[in-house]
Amino acid sequence: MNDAFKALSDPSRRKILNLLKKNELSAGEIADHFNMTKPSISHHLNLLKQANLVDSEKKGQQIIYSINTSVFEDVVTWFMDFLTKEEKGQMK
Amino acid sequence: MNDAFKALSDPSRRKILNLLKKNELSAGEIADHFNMTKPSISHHLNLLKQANLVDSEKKGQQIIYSINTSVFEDVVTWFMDFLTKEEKGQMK
DNA sequence: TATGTATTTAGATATTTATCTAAATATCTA
DNA sequence: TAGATATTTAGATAAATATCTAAATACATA
Repeated sequence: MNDAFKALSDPSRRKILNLLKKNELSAGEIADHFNMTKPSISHHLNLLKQANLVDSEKKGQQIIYSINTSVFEDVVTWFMDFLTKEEKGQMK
Repeated sequence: MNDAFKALSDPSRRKILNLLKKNELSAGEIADHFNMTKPSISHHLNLLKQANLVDSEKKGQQIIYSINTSVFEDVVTWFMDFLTKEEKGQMK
């Protein structure tokens, strides 16, 4: 999950995830939303993939990226723990 | 919320949050759980505070740190959006 | 097969970040 | 008030990261 937290720390990568929330997109379509070279976007996509936050599938000469929810579930669980257990801890 | 995501990207800082989940602790007590100098811990605590992930209160010569849940709620909301809206997006 | 399009890989560079040591500040207490 | 304890601030350094340009790879099609 460390890779996921690291991947999530960059605003551009969170923007990519937000784009993919609506539709799956090719690498090029994603790049069109940024003021950044394609190699830079490719690098970000790679980190998101390493972190299992996105999946990719080759389709002809394009690579289609989509959200992978599995790690999101883990991360939400990690956070929920803070919202539910805090009170409990205080009554030691 | 960007500061929060950045703060959460470091394993030591996440460990600090986990420690505070159980009890509030002084800076020194937190440092005792790490193989790291106190100034380094102080730096991490500062980033957590900037991100509103922890609160601090001076108590004599100690500074007591505790979880601040407000931003956690925002972050969980951000994540939940991925888990609930993904299907919807596909039926464009 | 030659050319164009989509994407990634490689290598360089500038910025950010984590960490350290030394010094400063604040508070307590003898 | 002098000394001890808790914590932070300042400044330095090494490692990590984001970004770029140039080149490589993969696929489609004329």
